[in-house]
Amino acid sequence: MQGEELLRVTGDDGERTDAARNRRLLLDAAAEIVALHGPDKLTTEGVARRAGVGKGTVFRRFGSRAGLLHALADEAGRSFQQAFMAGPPPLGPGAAPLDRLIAFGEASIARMHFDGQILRAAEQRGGPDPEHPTQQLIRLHLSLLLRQLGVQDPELASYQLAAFLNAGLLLHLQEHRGMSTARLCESWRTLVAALAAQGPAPDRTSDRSLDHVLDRASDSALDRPSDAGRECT
Amino acid sequence: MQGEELLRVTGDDGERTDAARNRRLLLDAAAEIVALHGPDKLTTEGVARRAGVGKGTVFRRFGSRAGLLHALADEAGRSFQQAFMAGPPPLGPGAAPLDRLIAFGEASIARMHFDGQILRAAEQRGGPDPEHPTQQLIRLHLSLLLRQLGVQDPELASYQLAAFLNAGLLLHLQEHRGMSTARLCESWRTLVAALAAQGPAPDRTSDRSLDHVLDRASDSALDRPSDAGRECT
DNA sequence: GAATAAAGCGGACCGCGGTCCGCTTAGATA
DNA sequence: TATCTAAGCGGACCGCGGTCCGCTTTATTC
Repeated sequence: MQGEELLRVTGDDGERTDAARNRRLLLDAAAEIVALHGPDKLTTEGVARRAGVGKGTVFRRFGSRAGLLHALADEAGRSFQQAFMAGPPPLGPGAAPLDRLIAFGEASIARMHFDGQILRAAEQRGGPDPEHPTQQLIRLHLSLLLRQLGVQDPELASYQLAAFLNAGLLLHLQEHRGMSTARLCESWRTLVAALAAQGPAPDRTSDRSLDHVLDRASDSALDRPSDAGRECT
Repeated sequence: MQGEELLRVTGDDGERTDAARNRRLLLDAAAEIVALHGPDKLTTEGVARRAGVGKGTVFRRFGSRAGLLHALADEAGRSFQQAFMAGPPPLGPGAAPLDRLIAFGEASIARMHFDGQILRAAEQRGGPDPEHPTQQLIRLHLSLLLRQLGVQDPELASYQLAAFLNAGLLLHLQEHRGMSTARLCESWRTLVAALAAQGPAPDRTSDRSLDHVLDRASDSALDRPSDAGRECT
């Protein structure tokens, strides 16, 4: 009659110590393989063998190959999350919403140089999963900023913007279409500025807000080729 | 010494008659399986068995499972291509570029009710392949219209728009987020109108073009819940 | 109709993602 | 320390996507 809550005191998250140990072993082994041979060469059996555990453990801990990649990508992107949620402006709080939006996109694009490979591999299989916590966090952030800009239906607009910041798409544009980071950032600014321009004050003084937006967009256009979002990763 | 061009006279596309026959058999078998059990249940072996051919033939003819799905989706979407390239306005030529863009998005969204399942299945594996001819055609169409609107970098903007018209995303929003077709269309109009608003005349008379755009957008807002793009499929 | 050369064919085969179930071990209780 | 229970473990197993290579068919030429 010890009740049904007899454990749950061992690990930090109700995870048994051996389970936690194996999670770390697998994560490290996976990171090693990815660093050595790229994400495509990561097989569930290989990572299990390298970690010294059975294949079933991989699926117990991460659910799927994609889950493992996602966990890997999340570890790499944790500092990025920190940066845009609690870091210094313009990425973090304190700057104007439009500036934060622009900075977020530029940082996301710049981020591809570092862990784009892993991000792309993680979002394989059925396109990027919009239900993944990380994706949800990104969209929440975007929709908050969009709401502050007075954009209509910020939630749906956040999906539109997030669809473009997709790692698979950005890497494709960079690698297979030879588009520069600067060009992608420029297009991002244009897109965001366009959305912002029609949000606030659609009745009068609309040209003032429009000019404001256009000025802001052209201010930062075509410079800063790839040093945007240095604080990521 | 008959030269190296001795055949190439049989099928309509240099395809041997048995090859063409098997292609049709496979396509029909695949369509049948999809109609009966959904795209997820389509296996290369199953479709081969149903078509009465070997498994290798599937890959010879379509390259991969995704290729087969793509061919299926293309067949279903051929009339849609016709409609926006040579059909009646506003989808086809003759209408104003902005109207055509709006109509295109609305038709794409409406199309999901019919062959969204197949489209999503086809674009599985690594997100939608931007190099597929159908995707290229869609982006070409979009970029042409965007250029007529004076949008900066129409090519890249077409990627942004196409990213949103992704079947996987649209179906997700409809099925898992309960978003209505009307809401998706509304958001599409807003997005396109925003891009169009800053395209032409960024120096003077910008408020005229802006008003023009906003009027046009609000004209068709919130009505036409799901009867848009009837001519598709 | 015989010969011929290449395109086509198909099923055995492989690798990997994912599942399952009997065994092991951690950790709590006494 | 003995015991007990559930979480954890791992490798055999399965299904499917994709490849390969020797055999068959097609269509042309003489």
